Amino acid sequence: MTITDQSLDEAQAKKHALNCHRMKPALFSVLCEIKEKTGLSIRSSQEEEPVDPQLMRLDNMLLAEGVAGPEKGGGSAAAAAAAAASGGGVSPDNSIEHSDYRSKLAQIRHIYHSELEKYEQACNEFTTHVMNLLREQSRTRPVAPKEMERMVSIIHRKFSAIQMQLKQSTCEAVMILRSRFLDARRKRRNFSKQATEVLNEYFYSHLSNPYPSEEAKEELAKKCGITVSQVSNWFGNKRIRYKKNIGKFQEEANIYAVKTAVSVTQGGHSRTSSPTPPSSAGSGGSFNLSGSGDMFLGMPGLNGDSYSASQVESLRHSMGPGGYGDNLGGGQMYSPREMRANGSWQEAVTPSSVTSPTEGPGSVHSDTSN
DNA sequence: GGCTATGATTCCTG
DNA sequence: CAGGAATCATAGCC
Repeated sequence: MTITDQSLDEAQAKKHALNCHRMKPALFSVLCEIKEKTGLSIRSSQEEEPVDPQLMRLDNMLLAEGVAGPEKGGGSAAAAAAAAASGGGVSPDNSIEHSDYRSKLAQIRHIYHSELEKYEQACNEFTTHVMNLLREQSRTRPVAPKEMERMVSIIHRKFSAIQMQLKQSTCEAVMILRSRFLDARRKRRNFSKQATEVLNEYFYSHLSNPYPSEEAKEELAKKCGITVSQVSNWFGNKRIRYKKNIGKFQEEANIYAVKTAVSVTQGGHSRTSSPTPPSSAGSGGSFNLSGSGDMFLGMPGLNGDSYSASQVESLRHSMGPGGYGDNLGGGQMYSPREMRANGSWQEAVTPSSVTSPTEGPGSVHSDTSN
């Protein structure tokens, strides 16, 4: 079994002789033909295009997420659409979070594309390498063009399997990203200053009955760039916390009372155009941000023109316990809707509990110290 | 790091 | 199912 120099030389010589033989080309072509025929039978059995459903799913998802597909434009739109779809309804762009999400998505996208490119390059290199090899070999053994093709397709299949893994892990990354960002609780963001201002304005100008109607909630949501359920949450929290510790909110109440008062007096009768008629007590839905109109109808003699209801409201709270309970008509002067809520809210907020906030036994009088 | 503020969730009630 | 109450979990401040 030893290969000596001599034997090698002999082999080379034989090979050379064969290559130079005048019958060689003919023989070669015959051999190729035979191979091709046998090869075809093999091929047909194993090369039906694999339209892998999973790959299609992955591709679709990546496309939908804006990871695959064209650059920025389509990507962000698709991402937004996806977010809206999964958000289950109203999801206005929470600009901060949204941009954060997008930047992370862009990172994934970048990685994905660079990897993909790498694979493609590697695939091409490998293919040409193999082709060269085959070409080289074709000088010494019969290699049919079809065979080369087959080789190429095998290589491509292998590489596309790798690509599929890449796509899969990219999809996973996107999923994780999505779940993290969609879990609002984990990434709580405070509302913007402007949003809380709007909400507070509404709250304190409807202090007698801080239960915005559906329409009002929608309007507020739109104004604040948050969802309706966020508005509901906010009012729920606010009511509870206000009631729990009115003293603490006294200052805030005053601020907003002044604010709305100013806006009202400045706006004059800018109580234009509320979409719903300024109807009245009845079934509600009269929501008017700038005007706080519905407040007036409850106060027969008191209102005057320079005092907005909100001012009165907060004044009620800033003054002592005895001051208001009776003189403001006691009971439901703010008739609007829902006696249920109204009653409980009034009951809890209005009477004796107001004076001594839970702060401490009497000691804290924020208004005097300030 | 502790503390408070705050948005969200959960559980319960009517 | 809306709202109250308790609770959770994070943000933001010191």
